[in-house]
Amino acid sequence: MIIYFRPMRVKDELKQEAVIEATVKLVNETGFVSSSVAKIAKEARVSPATIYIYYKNKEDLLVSTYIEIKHKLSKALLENFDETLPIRDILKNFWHNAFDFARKNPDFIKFTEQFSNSPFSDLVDKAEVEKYFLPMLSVLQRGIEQKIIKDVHYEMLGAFIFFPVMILSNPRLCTDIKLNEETIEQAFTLAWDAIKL
Amino acid sequence: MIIYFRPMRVKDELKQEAVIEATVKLVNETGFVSSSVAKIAKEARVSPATIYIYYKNKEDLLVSTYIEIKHKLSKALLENFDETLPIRDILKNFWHNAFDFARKNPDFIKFTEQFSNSPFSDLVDKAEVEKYFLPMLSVLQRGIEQKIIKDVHYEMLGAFIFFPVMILSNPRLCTDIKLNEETIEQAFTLAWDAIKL
Amino acid sequence: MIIYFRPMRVKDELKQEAVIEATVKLVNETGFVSSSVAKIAKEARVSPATIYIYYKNKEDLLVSTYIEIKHKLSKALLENFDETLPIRDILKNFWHNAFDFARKNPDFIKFTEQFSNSPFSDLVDKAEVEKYFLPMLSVLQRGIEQKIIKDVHYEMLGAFIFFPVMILSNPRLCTDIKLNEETIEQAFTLAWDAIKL
Amino acid sequence: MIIYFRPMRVKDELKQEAVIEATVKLVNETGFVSSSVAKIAKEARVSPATIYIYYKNKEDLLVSTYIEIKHKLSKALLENFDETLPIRDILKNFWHNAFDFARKNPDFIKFTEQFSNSPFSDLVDKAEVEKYFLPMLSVLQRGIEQKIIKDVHYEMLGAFIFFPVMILSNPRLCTDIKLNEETIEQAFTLAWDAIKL
DNA sequence: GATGAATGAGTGTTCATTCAT
DNA sequence: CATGAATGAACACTCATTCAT
Repeated sequence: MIIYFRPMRVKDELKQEAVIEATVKLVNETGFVSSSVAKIAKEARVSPATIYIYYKNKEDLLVSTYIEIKHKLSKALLENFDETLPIRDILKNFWHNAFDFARKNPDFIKFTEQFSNSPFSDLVDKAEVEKYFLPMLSVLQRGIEQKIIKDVHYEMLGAFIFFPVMILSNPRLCTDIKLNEETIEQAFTLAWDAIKL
Repeated sequence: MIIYFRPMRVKDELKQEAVIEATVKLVNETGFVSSSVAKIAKEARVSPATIYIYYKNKEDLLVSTYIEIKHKLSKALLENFDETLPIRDILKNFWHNAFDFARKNPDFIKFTEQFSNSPFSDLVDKAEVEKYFLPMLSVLQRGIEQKIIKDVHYEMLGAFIFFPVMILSNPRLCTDIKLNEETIEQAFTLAWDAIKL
Repeated sequence: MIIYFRPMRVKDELKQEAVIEATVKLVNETGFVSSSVAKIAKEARVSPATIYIYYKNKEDLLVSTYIEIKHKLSKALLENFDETLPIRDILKNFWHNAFDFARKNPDFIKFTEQFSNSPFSDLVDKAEVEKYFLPMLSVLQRGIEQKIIKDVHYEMLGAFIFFPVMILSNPRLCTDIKLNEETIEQAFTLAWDAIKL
Repeated sequence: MIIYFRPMRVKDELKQEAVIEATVKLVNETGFVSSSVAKIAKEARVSPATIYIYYKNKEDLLVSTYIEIKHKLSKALLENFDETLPIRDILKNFWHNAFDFARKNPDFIKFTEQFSNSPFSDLVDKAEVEKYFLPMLSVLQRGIEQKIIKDVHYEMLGAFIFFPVMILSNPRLCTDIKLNEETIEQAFTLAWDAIKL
């Protein structure tokens, strides 16, 4: 009997997932500055060289991780999306989805916030990320046409209905607010009052 | 009585200022990751060793720079602060001050945003920074008591009247909105609608 | 059953040996103060980073080098060790082994002397090094019991039969004595006269 | 009344002494490697620049400190030196002086041992140091002529009557021997037995 | 005589990445 | 596919020394 110690050439998705998890964890805990490839590899129980099989370089690893998270986020946000509901209800559903995601995946939120405020974010194809949110945009557009929502630039509307979620979920920014059904509902009232006509 | 004071070669304030400027510039352009002490020193036309005369270490340099900027910001925000005016006018004045500062010092805004979303921000004495904004807080408090402003946590109010400024001024987040008198006024309407009763 | 074992690129023992040699050489020639890791690496024709694969840090490199040498020394000293011989002959054999080693490996002697007089030596597990010399100790013990050797502390005996070798072999201390069969024999006479009853 | 903050040009011997003390202390505690001029200056409560008034450079500081200590040592050793006494008594007096000095100035001993085993010692004018010990040499010479002492090289005699003092006084080498009148007397017996005819 | 600011060159160490296996 | 060894370049930081005062 002969044993060849040559593993099958099976792309190991578990490994790739472990690398992403390790990246998020390390970046959140220690920041980009001290998140070296060697440390990420160690955390993921993988050789540094292995990372270079999946990603072109460190930059690619970080950007890919970001996009991956954004993708997960967008899927979460659009859950139960129903165009036929009243606009306020659509936004409210979206709003709750966002807080749900933030509560369940605080690491992802932390990572994206750190990432999107760094020059790394310039490397991301904005269009690709934005397209996930197109359905929301068309809802806002409809709201404006129906004179339900103020007729201002969609980025301004976003500043009052998308970003507050991020801010309120960010423990670095909001240290003593407690996120529960009541406060989330409260916050939505403010957001809706801001944009509604 | 006259005292002829013959000082030793004295700490050069111009140099220290150059170091801070270089820090902000480099961090904004290339991020924390690739803003090495050597590069900052070069940008400031100073020896790396000199930086260690003014700051204990790199961390100290970054944190001090952040606090310095926050201090400047707070002074700018409270300009023309007049407690006797109607609450809406006080907030509006504050709002315009904020956009003014952001327009004149985009580098400072960029830096603080990157900084406050990084683990470095954990090293800052929050209380010290917050105290600059106490006057604003007491205005909000009064508004609540007078049933002009919604009775919710001040952090939630902040998410709708302080952070929108940051978001709208951030070219990374708002790529095509044009900041002018009109849009700023517009934005304030949204903000006020959000928090007013 | 046959196992084809295909190893990764494997730690290069030649490289490690070269690092130790370079360390000894440089420390002897220029002292600890100016024996930087970079210089040692250059001397060993190796990257500075490579040294950190084999040793945790510079301290570890120096301490390991010292222990390695002590180990070699102890093996050399105990060559032809024969408990059945008269005590004087055992000591004499030991004595000649020591001078042989010192003559053949002057660098090792120089290094250990510099090392053991520096604060680095506090980092060495003394017990581990001492155990190599236990056989000699038991010989001395026997000599005392048989009333052949003076009944004094073993460290004192050591000061007269172990250290003189070091002193006489040290060109820094003994500049004009010539070490040959005659002088070594002479020195042993003095040592033996010192400790014998 | 005018006050000129221009101190008198008085060479401050206290300062110089403080520098030497600081040097010895730091080198003993942390070794040559981490005894920087800045640290020594701080320990001596003096500016780094001040040290360069008294010494050409760091090397000069270390070497001068060594010679200074050696000078003190030699003066201590030759106390009560009386040529007319029997040779054994002269040596014994010397022996006791040496242990006295070692007991009272362990820092000096530690420093000289570290120094003389480092390449720094090559920078010392050996002749200058040796001349302090010439009286001892002539005693040994006389002993040889009178057939009281073995007719061997003076360096070999030294290895048995000078160095044992160093070894026995060195806590790094002799960890559990207790130095008291009895053991010192004991050690002298061994030393004398070694060299006497 | 005495100083603290200033510095280029150097320190120990870690980096992102490649290579042979 | 996957690895740990290997590395030159870079890292944060300290060095011995000088300079203006």
